[in-house]
Amino acid sequence: MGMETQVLPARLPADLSDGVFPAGCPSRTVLDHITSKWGVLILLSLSEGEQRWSDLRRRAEGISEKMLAQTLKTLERDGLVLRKSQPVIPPRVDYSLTDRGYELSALLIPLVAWAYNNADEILNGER
Amino acid sequence: MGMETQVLPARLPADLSDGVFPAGCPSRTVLDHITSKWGVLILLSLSEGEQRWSDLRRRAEGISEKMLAQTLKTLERDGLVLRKSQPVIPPRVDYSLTDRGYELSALLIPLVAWAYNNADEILNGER
DNA sequence: CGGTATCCTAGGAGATACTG
DNA sequence: CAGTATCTCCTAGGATACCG
Repeated sequence: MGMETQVLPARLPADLSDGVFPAGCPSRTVLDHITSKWGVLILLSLSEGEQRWSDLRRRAEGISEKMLAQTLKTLERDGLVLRKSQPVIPPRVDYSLTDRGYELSALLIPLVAWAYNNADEILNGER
Repeated sequence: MGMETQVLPARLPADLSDGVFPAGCPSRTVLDHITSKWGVLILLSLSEGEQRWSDLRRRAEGISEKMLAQTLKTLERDGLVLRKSQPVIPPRVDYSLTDRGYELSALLIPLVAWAYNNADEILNGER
């Protein structure tokens, strides 16, 4: 895990290839979670390793406490993020990716890298 | 293009690896476009080939006309979708992906496939 | 430090009606 | 067929204050 590369499918699953996917499809919900504005940034940030609340707040620049809490809860419920709380004073809580979270982040990284590399051309209309 | 697979980076660009990315970063805007609820579905649908307005309306089940128009305009402005309008009656307009759009859809497909394959486990909390 | 609770509002998004 | 135009509703999300 880490430096190696991945081989990925270039087509959709067969059952999706005709109608994209239906309105009530559970994958829509999941897709909404993992492509949410802050969800992507949190997952990406955690792909670099375990981090604390305040780390995440700083790294996902611009996020509010409310959105950080909400996003982390959703990702935790989805089994993508692991929360480890230590009963010390001052409190210490560490967040990290689960195995499933790592799997996902590996798919997100190329996407974010692409957005990063193409952002200027896209927004400035360069060819 | 089509059936072959892709090799993708497993890490972020070096300049992103410390702080995710800054609040005003253009890539945030691009990321918002391409990970938008309907944007993903439209790009995915068009990855199957050229389609008309009414095709897209049907395939991205649940989308309103307003959102379809808005999403298509954004994607067109971003140089991801090509709009070909024929001055006939009744009007005929075909939408397709640009090269850049195809590039992007190739990154989106694994993500959507993953969401599809993991949706039930994620939402029902199965291990 | 690591969060809740509360209030508030811009704009995301649906429904309906109309048009070249 | 392929869209606009309006109206309205609603919630994602920011600001602020407070708590164990």
